[in-house]
Amino acid sequence: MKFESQPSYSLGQRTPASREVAAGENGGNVTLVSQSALGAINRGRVLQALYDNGPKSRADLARLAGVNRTTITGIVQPMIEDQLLVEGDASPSDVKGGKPARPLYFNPDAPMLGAVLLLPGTIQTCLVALTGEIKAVTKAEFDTHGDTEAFIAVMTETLTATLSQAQQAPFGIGVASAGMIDSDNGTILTVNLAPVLTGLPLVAILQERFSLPVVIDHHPRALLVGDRWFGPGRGQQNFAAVYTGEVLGGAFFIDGKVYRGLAGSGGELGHSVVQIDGALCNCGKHGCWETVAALPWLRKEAARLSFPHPKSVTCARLVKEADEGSKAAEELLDRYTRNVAFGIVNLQQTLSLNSYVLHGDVAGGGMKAAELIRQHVEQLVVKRPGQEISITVNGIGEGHTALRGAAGLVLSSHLKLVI
Amino acid sequence: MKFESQPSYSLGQRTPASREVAAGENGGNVTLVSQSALGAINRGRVLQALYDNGPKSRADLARLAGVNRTTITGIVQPMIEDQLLVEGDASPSDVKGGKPARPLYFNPDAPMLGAVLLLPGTIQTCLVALTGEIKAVTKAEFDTHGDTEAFIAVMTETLTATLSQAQQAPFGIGVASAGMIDSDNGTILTVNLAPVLTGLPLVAILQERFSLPVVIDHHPRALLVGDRWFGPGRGQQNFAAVYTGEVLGGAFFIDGKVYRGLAGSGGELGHSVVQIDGALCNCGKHGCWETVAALPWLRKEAARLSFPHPKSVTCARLVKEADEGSKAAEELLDRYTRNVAFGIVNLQQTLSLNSYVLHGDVAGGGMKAAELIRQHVEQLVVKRPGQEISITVNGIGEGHTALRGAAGLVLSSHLKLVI
DNA sequence: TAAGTTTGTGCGAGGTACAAACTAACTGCT
DNA sequence: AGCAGTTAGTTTGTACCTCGCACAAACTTA
Repeated sequence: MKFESQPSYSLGQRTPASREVAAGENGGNVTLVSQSALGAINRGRVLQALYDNGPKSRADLARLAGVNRTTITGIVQPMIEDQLLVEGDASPSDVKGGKPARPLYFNPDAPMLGAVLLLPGTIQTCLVALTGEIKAVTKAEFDTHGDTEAFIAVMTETLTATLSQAQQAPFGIGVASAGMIDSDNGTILTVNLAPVLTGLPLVAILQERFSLPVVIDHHPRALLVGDRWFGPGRGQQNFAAVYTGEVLGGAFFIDGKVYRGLAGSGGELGHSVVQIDGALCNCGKHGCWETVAALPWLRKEAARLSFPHPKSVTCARLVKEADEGSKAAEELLDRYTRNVAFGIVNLQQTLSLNSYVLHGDVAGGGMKAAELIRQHVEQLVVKRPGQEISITVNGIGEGHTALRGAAGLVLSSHLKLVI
Repeated sequence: MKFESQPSYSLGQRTPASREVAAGENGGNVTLVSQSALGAINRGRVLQALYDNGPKSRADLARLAGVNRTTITGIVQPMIEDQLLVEGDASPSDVKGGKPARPLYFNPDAPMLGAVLLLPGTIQTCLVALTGEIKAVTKAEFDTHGDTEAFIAVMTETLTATLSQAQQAPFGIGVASAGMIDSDNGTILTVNLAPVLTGLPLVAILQERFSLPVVIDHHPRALLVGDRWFGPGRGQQNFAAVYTGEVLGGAFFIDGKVYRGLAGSGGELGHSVVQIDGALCNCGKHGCWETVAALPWLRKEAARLSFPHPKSVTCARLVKEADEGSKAAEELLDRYTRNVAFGIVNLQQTLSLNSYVLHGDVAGGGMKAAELIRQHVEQLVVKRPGQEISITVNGIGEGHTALRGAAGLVLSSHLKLVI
């Protein structure tokens, strides 16, 4: 038998540009699941189930995962011997009769996670326990326009100061960085305000110096991962993290994994259009979400409405002033949260994730801001029956969420839940 | 050792509504991969690689998938014995020397796929070969407000007429339906213009009558799947299908699988907002994408601009008139395609899928409309270096794309690429 | 004290992928 | 013509994983 050289491909017509792209990415990414990978995957899933659900007995885990009890024993036993997990006291089972279950959980003395937050001009490093507890914070500054060697020296020194306080070698080091990051290759592409970082292969550098697994991702995605492991996104399979401040950004957790997009470029929500031919944006286009829901808009409106000190207006301040009875603050807060809501509405109409965690300025507005946004979203979205939309804030300050997120990056890559 | 009863959960604050949701979906969806599942998964992936890349030898497949040649032999040999695959003539290898490779591909006489397109008042059924070829089309009409039994009778009769023309039992039956579909449970939730279908457990019914695997999904998602298996999305891992017409909708293929969202509710793009406080939409909100990029807008504008027969204006007609030299048609076409582009821009900013397949009215405009939309998108999107955006049309008429999509649903579920 | 229930652990069975070694088939050089 | 070199596909044995069964341990209830 003889086949035609090509299968009957294009039933549709293509524009010339599309053909090149399609030819480029054709095929290559077919991967089979190897036997050994399977074990690693299942081990990771058991650990995640344990992490998400708290201490659980082997039998509970087996029921949760729908597998045989013996399988769970086979998976956890080596981990207990490795002192990653510990067996708790036999707690009287809640059902009547039977041998009491021995809950398993992470050893409090298990290795910690190294975390780095890299912002223009400043480095923060710390250790994060599996409970989310932050220890050994070290801060340093660097010359944003200086010498690469100098930056690496500062980075190494800072990280060494933190890591030396660990009782035992951490699982790995996670880096959350501002700017454009190529997380696949572990390099920093560009950071607007810190040219010294441009093109830096940070993962390779740190891996060599510290002989530990190193992962890097950009700031919004770290926030998402922080939420997933240590924050309101814990145990959830679908949610989005939304960052508002000087700019807007987002990241998604879809079907149990972080969405990274092609070349790690998903989530640039700030420049989605909510007002065709609207106000001019920094990016050169018109009507971007960022033009109506970020801090510059808020300051401009505050100035227009003759607020005192309009340059220092924030969501937190508006909430406070509204609580103190200011009608003007309440109205502006309402408009601000409504504008923020539009971006979330578009996200909801597109992906239906149903759950959103807010960071940055609006998170400073606490539950009141979240509730206002939720109400606006409910009004503006086409609801399906039984659908409930959740808006949560994660307002832990001082970049702690981002540091936890950096640590979470290590967990995510360590447990490799993706096949 | 004693654990606290709960892990240290909420580091963030929650609005009351969110807590309920989180409690509801907590944990349950942890699943391990069983050994036997692994085999099925890998078999599916080999088949898909073969399908996407055309005839390939065992050795090629092994290289493509990064596995041992013996593994491929183990997988394909039973399929050859089952006559699903056939071995082609030994083609002289392109490299010098060595035993020539024997390409494998699907047996032209392999079973076909049953496909059903269900629209208000009409049923279309057909057989689809693995090449995408459509055979044995049967059409029927039904009373949209009639009796359920009567509908089932018509459906059974139509499908029987089609299936009886198959040489051998098809792999399964795929149903693409208008309206809201619960694809998990295989029931039709509601179809606006056909109340008789409300709540119908169609999958269960057809499964029982025909003793074949049956899958159902809604129309836009079927278009997507049709593109993936038989159209311009073939072999791609990330793309979106966008439908424009009386309404707007979309569906996404993300990281090699169909995105279904929670309760199958993703892709309701028509009601994402592109014009805050814009024109009133059918849904009761303002400024939805649908108000500026669907046919009702086009007709309204055509009437305003005194086009002849404004009620019958379509993208195809605009393209034709513009080609014939009409400035007015060219200008309206430009505005129309720009408005369509805004929705794609927002999708691109959100998910960065980079590849879009158009269906419905704009697809009627062919490559010219696609190219116009592509240009608008390029102008309106914040581009990353090296990023190329592809806009393709799939304008096969008479619902053939949807029928192929229905067939594709069977393939997708048959090959079960998801873990 | 006996019966019943639940937890956790050996052990063998079945299935899967991989590595090594082999045969088959073709090219190129002498 | 003959031999070395190369590639394709197969056979055989090994390692790994999950499952089902049987069983001991530990607790409750009557």
